[in-house]
Amino acid sequence: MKLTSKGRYAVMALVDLARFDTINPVSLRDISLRQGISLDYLEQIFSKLKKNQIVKSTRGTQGGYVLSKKPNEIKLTNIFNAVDEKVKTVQCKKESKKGCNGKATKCVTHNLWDELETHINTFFEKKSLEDLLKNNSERVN
Amino acid sequence: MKLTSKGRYAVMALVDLARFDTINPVSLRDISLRQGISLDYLEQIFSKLKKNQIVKSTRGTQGGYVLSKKPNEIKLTNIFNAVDEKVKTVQCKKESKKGCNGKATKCVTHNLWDELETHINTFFEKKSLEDLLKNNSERVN
DNA sequence: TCTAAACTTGACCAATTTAGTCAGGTATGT
DNA sequence: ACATACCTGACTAAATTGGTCAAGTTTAGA
Repeated sequence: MKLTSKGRYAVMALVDLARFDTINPVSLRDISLRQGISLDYLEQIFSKLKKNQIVKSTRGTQGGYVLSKKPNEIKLTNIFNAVDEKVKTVQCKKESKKGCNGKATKCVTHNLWDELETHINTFFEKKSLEDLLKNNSERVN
Repeated sequence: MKLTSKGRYAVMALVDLARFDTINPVSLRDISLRQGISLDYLEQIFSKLKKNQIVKSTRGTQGGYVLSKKPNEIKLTNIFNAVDEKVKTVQCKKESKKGCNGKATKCVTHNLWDELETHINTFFEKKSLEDLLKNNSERVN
């Protein structure tokens, strides 16, 4: 089981955005420089964040991105869903003879995996961008 | 983020073992047939489980594996650790200029990832093989 | 004692995923 | 008009996953 970088980058970038977008839109270039994330990769990530209405963009010179909601309204679960960072348990094979078919004869681990998913998602649903800002506001970056 | 099959197979196999090892050792061949897991792959998994003292083996005809502890003493965290199914968050690059070096200037997501790891591990530490046996004892397989 | 059943070890591999890069746009403020 | 910044899609090297394959060693039972 692992957590990938994409979700982490998305969170890092949005925290950065939340701290700097109060006056002007923030360019991806700036975020790239501050957070050390490739600009091209950031563009892919922000494309998804925009499709999911987490950020808004302004084009042209002095353009950039702004959060489309308040930090306390943006939950981590929204962010991870947006960038396709799903908590995906490996599915039981439907075609397996002895395996789990999701109906009466669930395999022994089926319920367990469901529980775990719920457990993790609950964690992400509780945490908002604002929580992360608080945790880090006392530090200079 | 995803959960791989190896950990799931390990759990499935151990639940199977717990239900059938009361009299004789259980051969991997039997587990393979009942659970629909490749015999060769099971051997890899059980090699690790044995190294971690979760199962004991008996060689020769009528040989096989037996749990080395009681089902309520085997926590899922033990199983996952044994088969290298770690909850591994993607590490912050040490060499990154702006990144997290684990010391004073932690990146904004560092604490978050730590918290999540703890959250998940807590879940696995609470669950034992016995819990899974209870959940499934009423069913015929 | 012979042999088949069962464990043991290590090398190997195809498919998928990840974490990007690259190239070529389009839109817009100054 | 032109530089800046967003936008889109194709491509790819490296790592991981989920195994297979081959070649053993050990031991119970005929």
